[in-house]
Amino acid sequence: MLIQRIKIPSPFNLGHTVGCGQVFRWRRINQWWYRVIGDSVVKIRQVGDYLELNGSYGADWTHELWQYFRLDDMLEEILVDIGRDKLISDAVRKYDGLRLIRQDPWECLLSYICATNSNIPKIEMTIENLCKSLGRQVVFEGAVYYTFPTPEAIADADISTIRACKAGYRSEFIRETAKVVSRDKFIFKTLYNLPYEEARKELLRKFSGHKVFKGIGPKAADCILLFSLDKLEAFPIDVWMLKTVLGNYEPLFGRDFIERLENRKSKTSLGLRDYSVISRAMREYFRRFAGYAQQYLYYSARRASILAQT
DNA sequence: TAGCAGGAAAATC
DNA sequence: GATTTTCCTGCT
Repeated sequence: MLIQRIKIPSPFNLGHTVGCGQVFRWRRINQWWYRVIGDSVVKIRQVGDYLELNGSYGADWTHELWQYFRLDDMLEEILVDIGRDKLISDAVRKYDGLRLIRQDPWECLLSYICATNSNIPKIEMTIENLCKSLGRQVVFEGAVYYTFPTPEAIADADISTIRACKAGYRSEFIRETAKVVSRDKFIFKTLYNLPYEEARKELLRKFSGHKVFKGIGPKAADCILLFSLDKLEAFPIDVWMLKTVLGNYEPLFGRDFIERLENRKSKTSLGLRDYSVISRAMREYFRRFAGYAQQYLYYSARRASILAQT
């Protein structure tokens, strides 16, 4: 298979896009990034305005690539649109070319169940274990890769199999969610066609007192909507975003509100009420591409913290 | 609705 | 080494 060379729209930065924490399972080997996307192993690198790619897929992969990396987004215009203040403008300048990724909704949903109360290396380990245990093998360049397990594969798996993947207390949530998804083939199509607010409500829906998607709270729901269901106004609030908001956006909330959150007992969790207040305010501030703003601010906060350590 | 438990690995002390 | 933190959510 020849290496395909595809001209890409500017701005685009592959390293920032796959490394900003929105998506798991990308691995860098030498100059190339590798990942299983769908049923294929894809190998990719950026050379100036071109992406070079190769993989285990058969036909031309240009269309899939445009979809996956959201190359149809008018990023230059979006970045101007979200440039409301110095903090975001600096992040945009620094990490120019970072694009959101259009992930597979099922994989995204399960990944963010695994991400609760965890850290990135561990999340990747758990997901990799699930793929090795319940996915299918794909061989590429003599190495073995694993596809992401189907909802059915996980729904039918023994709970001990999922526990062996080191998913911990999330194991039951993972299997329950797999059952819900394998029962409703159109769930993601339905969610995709709903506007943001309603799709979010659906993901957090209760049925006779119980959550339908166990393990999905407001934060994970926003991540799924933003990263896999084209809801670009979604603004997930994780611990890093909370720090950013408390430290930089006090005028949007007022001193009292910020102080109350800074002094809250449990440093980790945000109540549903407070989550909604913050997320809505940030959406109203950044408007229709708030999700892009969130990703630039998130990456910027993380990078700053990583750089501060060294 | 505020507070707490929950696995396990990484960060931090 | 021990303790705290970690891309939070469910339960009471």
